[in-house]
Amino acid sequence: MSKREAILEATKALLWEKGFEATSPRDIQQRSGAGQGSFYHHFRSKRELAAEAMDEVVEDRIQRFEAIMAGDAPAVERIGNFLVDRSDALAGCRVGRMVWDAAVGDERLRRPVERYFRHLERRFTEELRGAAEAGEIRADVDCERTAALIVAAIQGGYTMARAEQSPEALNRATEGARMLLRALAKQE
Amino acid sequence: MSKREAILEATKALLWEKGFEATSPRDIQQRSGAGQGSFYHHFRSKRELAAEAMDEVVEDRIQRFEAIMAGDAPAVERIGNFLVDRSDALAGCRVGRMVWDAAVGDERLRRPVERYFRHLERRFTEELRGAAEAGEIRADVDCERTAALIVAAIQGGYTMARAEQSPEALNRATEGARMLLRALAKQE
DNA sequence: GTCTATACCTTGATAGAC
DNA sequence: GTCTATCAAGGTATAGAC
Repeated sequence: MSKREAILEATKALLWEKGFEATSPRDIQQRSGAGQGSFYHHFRSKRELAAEAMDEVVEDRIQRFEAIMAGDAPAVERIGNFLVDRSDALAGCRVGRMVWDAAVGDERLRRPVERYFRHLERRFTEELRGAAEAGEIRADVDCERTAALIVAAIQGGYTMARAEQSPEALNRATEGARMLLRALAKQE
Repeated sequence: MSKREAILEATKALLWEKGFEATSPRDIQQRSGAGQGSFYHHFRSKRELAAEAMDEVVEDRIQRFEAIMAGDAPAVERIGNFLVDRSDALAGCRVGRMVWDAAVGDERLRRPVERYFRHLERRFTEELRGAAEAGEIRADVDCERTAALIVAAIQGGYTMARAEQSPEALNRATEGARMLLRALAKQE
């Protein structure tokens, strides 16, 4: 692994653990084993480095999302699989964590974060519409709002789990969202 | 207003606007019009000041919550009123905002934050159980998980709104939660 | 109680040798 | 490309006058 890669990997880890503000160039240098020279040779500033790191994190998370959402199972089941794919409840979402950091004040840093959330909302909306047309869920479901509620269940669940220092809070929220999905599928 | 109160008010405002890490003692001194002397005369450190400020913020938010939840209207309606009581979508929740700050690493600072979320979860659970017993909602509703989903809808909605720089994301999430409440009330 | 002056550390970035 | 040395600015806290 080149120094450049080592710096990027260390940054991704530290942004997840501590956020942007609380991570210093020194932290990154120590974790990556690179010196000042390598750091500022490869990246113009801490912000530019963080932006590149977040691009990679979001690309990676979107690919993981799509891997989970792939397949022929009913949409409700595949969405449910994404809801339960939550480890590290107390560490939080690698992307959502950045939102309340100074990161969001910087357009370049906010861009990948926005991309992630818009992707999830759009894809859930599409999946729910497809399920409604296929008769898997009730036809009168508001797919956009339901999609937003599912994304919020995950993000809000992470916030609650961190506040309460208990992974169970996240589980309650995501299980609540799975109950909702089952209710939508219910024949009446 | 005494200098002590002015310092506390300025701190509450800045914690909401910028968070704990990004707020410096100087910021607080400038906003409150107090000097170094007053600051460290009344408060031992920035952390102690922030903890006291968060105690007040949480007490205030819980009282507002209880004011909205009071009355004889059906629980579903009162919960719905709390869901739509969201101004300042882009500023975020005064309490939830702190969760991803260094604040949560400090037990004293996390305590009021935890209190707030546990209060909301517990009260929604109670209200939903009451509604189930009164026959206002279906008897088979999992009240704990539904309560958690409602809290998460708000917190997650704020995160999405901030990420997308659009208050509409929060509205979609909270409206999704209101749809869920209506569905629970539906007679089958 | 409140002020100004100051101390000390960390941060983010640059300089220049190798 | 990588290192060490260094810098200016700002962060948090203390000292001491009034």
